[in-house]
Amino acid sequence: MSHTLGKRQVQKEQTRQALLDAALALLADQSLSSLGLREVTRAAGIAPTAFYRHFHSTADLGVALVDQALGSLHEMIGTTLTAPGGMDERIARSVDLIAGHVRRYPAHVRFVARERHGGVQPVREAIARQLDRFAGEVRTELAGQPESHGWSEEDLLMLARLYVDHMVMTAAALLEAPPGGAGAVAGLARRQMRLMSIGRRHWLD
Amino acid sequence: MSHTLGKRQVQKEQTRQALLDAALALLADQSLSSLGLREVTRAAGIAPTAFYRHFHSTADLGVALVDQALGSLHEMIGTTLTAPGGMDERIARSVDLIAGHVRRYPAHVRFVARERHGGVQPVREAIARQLDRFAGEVRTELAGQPESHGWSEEDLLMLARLYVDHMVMTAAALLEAPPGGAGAVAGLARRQMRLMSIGRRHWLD
DNA sequence: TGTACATCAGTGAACGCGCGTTCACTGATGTAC
DNA sequence: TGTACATCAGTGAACGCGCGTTCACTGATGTAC
Repeated sequence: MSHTLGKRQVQKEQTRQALLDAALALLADQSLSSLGLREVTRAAGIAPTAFYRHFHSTADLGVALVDQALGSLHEMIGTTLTAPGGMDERIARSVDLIAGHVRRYPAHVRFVARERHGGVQPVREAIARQLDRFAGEVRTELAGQPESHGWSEEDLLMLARLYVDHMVMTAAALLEAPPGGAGAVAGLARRQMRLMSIGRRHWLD
Repeated sequence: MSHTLGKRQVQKEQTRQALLDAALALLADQSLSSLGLREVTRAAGIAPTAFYRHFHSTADLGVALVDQALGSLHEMIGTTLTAPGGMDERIARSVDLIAGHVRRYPAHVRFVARERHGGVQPVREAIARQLDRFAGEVRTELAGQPESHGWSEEDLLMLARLYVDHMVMTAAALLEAPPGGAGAVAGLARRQMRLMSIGRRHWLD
């Protein structure tokens, strides 16, 4: 028998998750730098002082939130890029994937978009670190494609960053789209990806 | 004689500007949604209650700040796009212009990047409105270029938005670049712009 | 299995503090005659 | 130009409130024998 996680640890983990969930909900209409500890514990249904059993501060909680929020993105990366089909089909599928992700995890997406340049340094750094990792993964995927023959490592990373930033931008735009406006945002994103793909195709001309 | 602005109005305007300046400085390391009214008046050297003579709330002040911050950008637009020279030269000049702007107005740039997706709705909307205006202006400039022959209005706006978003992204990246790292960020931005320009050139193929 | 002790997640009272907002005010600036 | 009154930017006291953090505590869970 290995470790089945004692009752205590299970409950502690549940409380921790309740704090993260409560914080994420509260961050729908404010920034992390104005999120209060008491506000979070109140929403999570525990005493304010219990907060300290899990996090040093709301900034610390924010860093934990980054990992959860961007962890849910990892699955997407491979799926997006390894898909078969022609350029336009692949682009359409990528945008649909982003749109689906935004619909499924709107609070996570909002949090990342908001805090990427937000007022809490450790959180900004955690997001930057994760997005760098993503760019690295995208570069690896791109490197394996026949279209990348002859490309330098540096240029592959350049393109990967452009894709990742465009993805984040598109996700943020979808969030702020008015009801029924998601289609227009998606259409715009597709055409922009198309332009970038054409640029990629002729990069070495 | 028309209006020479009475003494009273001049002083009021000075106090208002002192509030805006103080707020902008304080926003270097926090978000608008956590900026306190007393904090601002303290930094500006006036009584807390005098704040209400100028703004309804810090959110209101934020909206005023948007206009000042993005007003300082308008000058750039024309200069960037109407410049002569080959593609690479024009790209290099654009990136230099962005870098110069970030060096001259770091606080404004930070504010816009931070609050673009920040926790204060009216401010987000004001920034979106201004960036839409910019995109419209860029589209007009692009429309006048020979490279745009045969392009639809819709596609021109698509490209304009891509350029504007990339500009904001680059400005934000320059801000967070470590000392001495600005060159690498600028180099990356140039290559990304080059790829987009190549995509533009072959858009109608 | 039972017992005695250790651990530690969560509690609740208490603290000092800065917050946003109200109010009646002051006194310099502006205006009417 | 001088006088009498109006305006209004900025003041300072006061308010009730929620904040982050401390502390000693409780009682369920975990562990050693």
